[in-house]
Amino acid sequence: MKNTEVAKILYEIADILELQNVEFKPRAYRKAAQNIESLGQDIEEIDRKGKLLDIPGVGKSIAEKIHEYLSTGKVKELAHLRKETPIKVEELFSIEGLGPKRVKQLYESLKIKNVSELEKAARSGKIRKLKGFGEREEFNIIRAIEFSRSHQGRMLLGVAEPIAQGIVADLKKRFLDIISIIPAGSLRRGKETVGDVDILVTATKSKPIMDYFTTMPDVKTVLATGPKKSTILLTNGLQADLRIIEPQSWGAALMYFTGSKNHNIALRKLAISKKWKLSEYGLFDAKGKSLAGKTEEGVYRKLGIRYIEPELREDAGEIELAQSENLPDLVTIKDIIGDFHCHSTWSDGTASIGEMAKAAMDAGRKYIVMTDHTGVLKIAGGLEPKDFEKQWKEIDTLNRQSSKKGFTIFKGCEVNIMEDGKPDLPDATLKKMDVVVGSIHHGFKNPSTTMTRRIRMAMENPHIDIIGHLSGRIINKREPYAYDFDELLDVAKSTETVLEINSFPDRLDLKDSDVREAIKRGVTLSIDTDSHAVEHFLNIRYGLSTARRGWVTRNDIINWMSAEKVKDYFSK
DNA sequence: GCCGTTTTCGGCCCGACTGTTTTCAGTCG
Repeated sequence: MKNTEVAKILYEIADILELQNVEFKPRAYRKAAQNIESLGQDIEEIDRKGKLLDIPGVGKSIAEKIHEYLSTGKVKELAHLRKETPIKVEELFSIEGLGPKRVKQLYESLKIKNVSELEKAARSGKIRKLKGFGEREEFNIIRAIEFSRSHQGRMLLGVAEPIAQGIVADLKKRFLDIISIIPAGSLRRGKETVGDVDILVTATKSKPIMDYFTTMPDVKTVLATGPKKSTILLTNGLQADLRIIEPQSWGAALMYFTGSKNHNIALRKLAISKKWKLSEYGLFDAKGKSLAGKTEEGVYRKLGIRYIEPELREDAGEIELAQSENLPDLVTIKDIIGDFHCHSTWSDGTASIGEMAKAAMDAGRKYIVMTDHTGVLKIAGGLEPKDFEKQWKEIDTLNRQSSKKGFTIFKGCEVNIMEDGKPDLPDATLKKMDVVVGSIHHGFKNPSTTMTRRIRMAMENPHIDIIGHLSGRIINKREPYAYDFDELLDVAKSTETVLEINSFPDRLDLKDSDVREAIKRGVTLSIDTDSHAVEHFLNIRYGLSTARRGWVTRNDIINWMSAEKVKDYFSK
């Protein structure tokens, strides 16, 4: 699927146009790009059928460019734009605090075209002298560069996982003799970002698979190739390894390549204590006789411990608990029957309430809470009390229709927590809602004491039930706000405020380690998608893996509750 | 450049914050 690639082209056009001070067009290109990105169907397929114009936001001009790209691999207009504005726009825009105006100014006054030139200028004190910049701004730029650099090279789980699964599906389809195939590594452990993808495969004939792998259409560079292992770099930036595994070593290899490294070391030590040896080829006794290796379960069992789920394999106490049979029973997708956070076209979503409900139902949910943005968040279509009154009528109508199908839409909102800690909707409105999510969307550079007080007040507000994306981090882009997490966990516990695990791939907020801390302290959690489009409900799997990495069991969350129980739970 | 049961041409949601200024531009969501 080339949807991501096409979207990337359109985003780049939008970025350059924005830099050139062109009005409105950037928004049009971005809208089209977004829609293509979150499209369920293959853009090439749509193009073949001549249905590009059916995609929302795609008109004659953009459709032509998409077709041109898909048939020639190039877009003339973009080449022209790049010539006019030879700036690595995406790269510079990814530095927090830099937008079109500043990037343009930096280019015009200092000829800065990319991040490395930006850093050089900042470090030599040239930026502080520019009009509108100062010492503080220069310092912020350096810090933002350092942050983005220290997080480079790792791709979001939500980006890498579909690519890896796409390769797996393709190989399976082409090579019918494949016995087992799976992406291992940090991807299998559900880590929020992955460095590269290790795909393990067992087949009767492996050479044709390897040959195909290194010559697939999306391969940019072949970094290494041999009979057992090849490494490629894909055009989308992902590095992938294919490893051929013998069936008798499948389990041991899967463990070895799933990691984590520290988990493997601890297991090997355990084997050594029994005078055995554990490697990617299997578990062997002192004489070299194979004891286990075909399956992961077999290897763990032989080592005298229970099977450990991939998400737990961080050598963070899981091996000890597996020995004493005290591993947590991790939450599974079956436990997620409701979603407490999603948006519709009433605010900044791309689908109607009815469409979102249908998508949630298709994804296996039995209810959603409709949580559109409120008041001050105008760009996101923030609703006022009178708007909600109208929205509720629509929800009531939809509920009458969908109750037969056993689906419920709850009334809610994602209310802004203002700087004084108050919500930006009156209590009278909030009171009429079933579930209220409170989130911070601005003013996140305040010191810890201020932020802690602000969130504390929100938690103490009897109308706010759930705190959305508490830390505010955007993975690889923005650090969490400063706040006293320890204190806030106490407040959440005493006020019975639920903390969200936001499943959006670049948020995953709370993050895994915070999740573990929260449940240790007895705080209740919800795993939500924050869906803005029908496809986003599928992101639940990333929130789920984050929860599982945080050792979450069914009892720690509210998503297993029936609709009736939810009503009870939040009315008290 | 896209969109349209208020428009096929004229709109295209804006308020808060930061860091710069000395009344505001740029960024964020």
